[in-house]
Amino acid sequence: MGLAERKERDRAELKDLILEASKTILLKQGKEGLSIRKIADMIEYSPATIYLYFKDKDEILHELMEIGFKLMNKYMATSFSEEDPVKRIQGIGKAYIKFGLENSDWYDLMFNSDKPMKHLEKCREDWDEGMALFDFLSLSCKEAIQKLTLKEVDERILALHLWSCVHGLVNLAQTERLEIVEQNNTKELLEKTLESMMSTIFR
Amino acid sequence: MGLAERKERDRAELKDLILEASKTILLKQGKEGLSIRKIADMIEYSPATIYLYFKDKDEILHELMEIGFKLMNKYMATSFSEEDPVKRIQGIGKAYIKFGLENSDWYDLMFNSDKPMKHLEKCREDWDEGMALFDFLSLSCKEAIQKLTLKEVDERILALHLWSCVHGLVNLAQTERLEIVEQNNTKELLEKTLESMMSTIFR
DNA sequence: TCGATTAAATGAACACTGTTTATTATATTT
DNA sequence: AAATATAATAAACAGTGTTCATTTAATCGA
Repeated sequence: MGLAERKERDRAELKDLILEASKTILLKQGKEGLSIRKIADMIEYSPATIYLYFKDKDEILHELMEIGFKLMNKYMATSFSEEDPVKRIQGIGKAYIKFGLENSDWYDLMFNSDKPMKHLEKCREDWDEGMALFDFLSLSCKEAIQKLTLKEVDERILALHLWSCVHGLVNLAQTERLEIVEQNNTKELLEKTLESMMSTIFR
Repeated sequence: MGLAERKERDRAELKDLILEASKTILLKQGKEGLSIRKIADMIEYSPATIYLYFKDKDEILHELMEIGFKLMNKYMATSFSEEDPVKRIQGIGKAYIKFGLENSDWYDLMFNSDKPMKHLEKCREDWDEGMALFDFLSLSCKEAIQKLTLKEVDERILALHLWSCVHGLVNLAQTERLEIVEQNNTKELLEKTLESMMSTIFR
């Protein structure tokens, strides 16, 4: 009964092909430049064919999001194993910013588009990755609070404080609003702000 | 020679009509729902006519941005005159969040779209409003730093810290990423985070 | 191996989008 | 009234996501 299996594999292969093409276009032309017709062109199928493998465009963006999270985890991997909670948090923050600046299209897709989130059924499932990351950050905050004996601070609120800050920084940088603050050296400005933020919060 | 003037006035009137219609559509259907054709429909002119009054769609978004800033200033007006710098900063932060949550389409336009910024010539001019706001925040930070004798803190970095934080919070709320942290009561969560942030930073 | 059945791929259309240009209609001026 | 300048538009272009009837290809049963 190798037949049904082979069919299944063929299906998966074309699905992968579509995702690969989507990824290529995303990297070269950004989120706005990614269209069903361009994907179809690249894999040399008709646009209609894509709808046999994906419900709609959002579903494609959705799956790309997952790939993006894997890429982001690579940036953070080394920091995850850091013993000192404060250093760990700082490392995660730096990696977050680095990822955001170097992969703006991925970042945009993962954190700024609401459309892929409309897949409510799968949303919870997929954002497990984002959720796990937030939980890990919260836990690290709890450790840091205990270690530095900071009082009256809810670790989840603190984690949100940190997240919103780096998220805001990356967004402001990407939309070129930081030129208001400083003409050039955006990356440096972000790192300086992160450091200042960390030393302000943790003692 | 009242003729040339009347013509000029008529031109301005149609321009205003276009902006009014744009505003109405923006409020009812959001940034995505705003199209040249819908504007034309609403004012009962052809789409091409709009291009006699605006260079392109971006220019319309650009002018809407200015209107948005005026609206935002109303939210902040009371806080501006607050004597105590820390309270002033907190007031601005609260107003910023309130504005962002209550006027998500305006916010999106003003802080998340990069396209209107591509009008480089006018950019500096228009973002004077955003720039002035940031400068005012920086100044308030300087006052607060002096008053509380916080050392080794650059006021512009601190201002950016604050801005990125509220900007991040509003964005995360708008893209529904905060459901990860807490199911409901987004507004309360933001306010709580702002308060925690303020008390962490200022003493 | 041939015909019937099933699955895969597509062409063409629909309803949109922003934008441009040649043409038409309306004022204004001579 | 005729010539000119101005304002408005219809129509087209090149895109977009999505759907569906039709065609092509592969598989199955006899």
